[in-house]
Amino acid sequence: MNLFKYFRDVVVDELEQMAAAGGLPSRLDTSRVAVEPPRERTHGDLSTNAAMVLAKPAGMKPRDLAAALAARLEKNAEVTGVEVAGPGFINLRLAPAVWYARVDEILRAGTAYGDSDLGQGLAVNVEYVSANPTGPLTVGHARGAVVGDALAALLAKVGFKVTKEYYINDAGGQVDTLARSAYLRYREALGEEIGEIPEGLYPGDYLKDVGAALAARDGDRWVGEAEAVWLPEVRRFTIDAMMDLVRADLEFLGVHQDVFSSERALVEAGGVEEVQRTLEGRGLLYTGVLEPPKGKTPEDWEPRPQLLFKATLFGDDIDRALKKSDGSWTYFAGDLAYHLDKFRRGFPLMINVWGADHGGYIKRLTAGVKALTEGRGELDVKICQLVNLKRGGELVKMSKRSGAFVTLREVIEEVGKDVVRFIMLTRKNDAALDFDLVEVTEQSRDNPVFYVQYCHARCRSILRHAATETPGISLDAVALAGADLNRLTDSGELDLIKFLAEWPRLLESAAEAHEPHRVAFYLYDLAAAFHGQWNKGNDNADLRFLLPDDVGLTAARLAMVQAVAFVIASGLEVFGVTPVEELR
RNA sequence: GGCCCCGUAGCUCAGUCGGAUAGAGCGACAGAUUCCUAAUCUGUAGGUCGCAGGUUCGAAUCCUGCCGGGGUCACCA
Repeated sequence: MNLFKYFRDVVVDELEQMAAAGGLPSRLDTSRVAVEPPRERTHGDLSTNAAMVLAKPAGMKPRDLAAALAARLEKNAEVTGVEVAGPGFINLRLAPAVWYARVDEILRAGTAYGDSDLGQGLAVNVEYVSANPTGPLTVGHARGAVVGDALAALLAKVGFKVTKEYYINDAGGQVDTLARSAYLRYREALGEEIGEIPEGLYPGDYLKDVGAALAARDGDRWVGEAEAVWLPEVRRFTIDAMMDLVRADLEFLGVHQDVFSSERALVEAGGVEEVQRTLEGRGLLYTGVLEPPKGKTPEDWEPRPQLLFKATLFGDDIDRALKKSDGSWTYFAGDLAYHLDKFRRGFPLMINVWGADHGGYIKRLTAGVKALTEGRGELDVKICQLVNLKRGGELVKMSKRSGAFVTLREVIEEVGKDVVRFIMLTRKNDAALDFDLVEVTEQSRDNPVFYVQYCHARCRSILRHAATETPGISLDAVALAGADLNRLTDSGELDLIKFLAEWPRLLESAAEAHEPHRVAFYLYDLAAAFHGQWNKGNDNADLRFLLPDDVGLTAARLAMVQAVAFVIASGLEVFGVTPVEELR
């Protein structure tokens, strides 16, 4: 359970009783009352701002209100110390039994510790990757893939009903270009000399396989035909092949999405016309001419009338085009159809994970979602900044179009999927990330993957050793919960347990903020606390985990060790990273 | 030029819907150290949180304006 929420309820309860007793005005708004771990550990276990938040509405001085509330909290059996500090904080110290109960709870729950019903089963759609199906995935895509995947797992863990989705951009000009590129490779596969790949087409070698496969299936039936004849089928064939490639890459990364939505299918089903009708019905469309961008007019800019959506009414800077000047739909129009479709499929909350280069697109889509759902649908777009792939400090170039790029597959082959996944989550999504192929495999404290995995491996190692060192102790987690945890009296042990107790709260706050990277930092800090306790055993043999002469204390410590292992594993589970049993 | 993101210790970065004396790792400096369960450990120094205003009992956090870095910028996807 979330201990902090639990004690928040306790505090609010007391406030209500004070109100009932006439000590406070009734119906005070307690929504801003918070119970948190104090920043300064020495201040106690829990801290509440209740008195400061309520002083004004209650017409009291913060310290007076704090004193009155403190007097009530002091009577709580789970509270061993209460003090009013600073401008009116109330600091609480909790009975050791409260902490030991957390160990018991963890051992019984296993990696399910921290699961909650915060989300109340609300349906959330997390859309991520959605790379254009024009080639293999790069390391840049991987960041979005991992962030989206971890965010989805995080939300599921705290009780949301999550659907993971990929939007296939299989309509529009880029896939036509792709098809033309594949067509060249097809002719090449049939023995034709094609020379250099012309500028503007996709040069990558991966299209050779596609061309060969098409030649093997269809022979020369497309040769010499007009583009209009072969394009639809070549395009379809190539997109399928590219999506197979993308799915294989995602599989290699351990990403499994539930739904793959096709832009083309949506458009062909008339989704865009429906958007047009809907917006038209609300008077949100008009044909007009946009102003040139302020301060920087493109050289080929010319005024042209287009079908426009009144995005400015919903927070965007300018109105946005639904149709190109040739009358065909814009990408935006299709995307609106897609999001209306998602909303209608039952997702009031939609989260999109995008690359940094799409940042300028957020406002118009959020505006569009507001307009189409009449404010009932919420869209949150997470932007992933660039990944700088490095090797020993040197930047490794990657470019999807140059042909000479580093693919995600190559990186995974070199360092492993777990390393890629973890590292991608060690920075908040809107900050750039350095990914150094050398550093991420180093076995040192400044490599968070190693440090966290080492913590888990060390826990498991201790438990393996226990089997021979203290054979009388059952290592089953629930059996360990039966140990006399009162024996855990060292300050480092209690601090460790207190840190474990923050896990449910950390999960909830990370989920609410849509920030999975917080889990990485928590795991690193937990690992540091655990390694620190292990190290104390170096100086003081009494603090070692395995004490063959004291089976009772050993059992209690093993319970704690297993609890640490569970929480680490629980966090790695959210990340889709396999906790290791040992390091080599 | 408009919009978005970033700016915190020498370096790389955390910092909880505004909370108390702003943290960690690396590096630097000073010590300890073959003890064991598994790849050292402990301590110290280091900051006008880019700048200037504002809101608040209280601001690294919210608002406004600047400065610096990155991204993006009518029909691409």
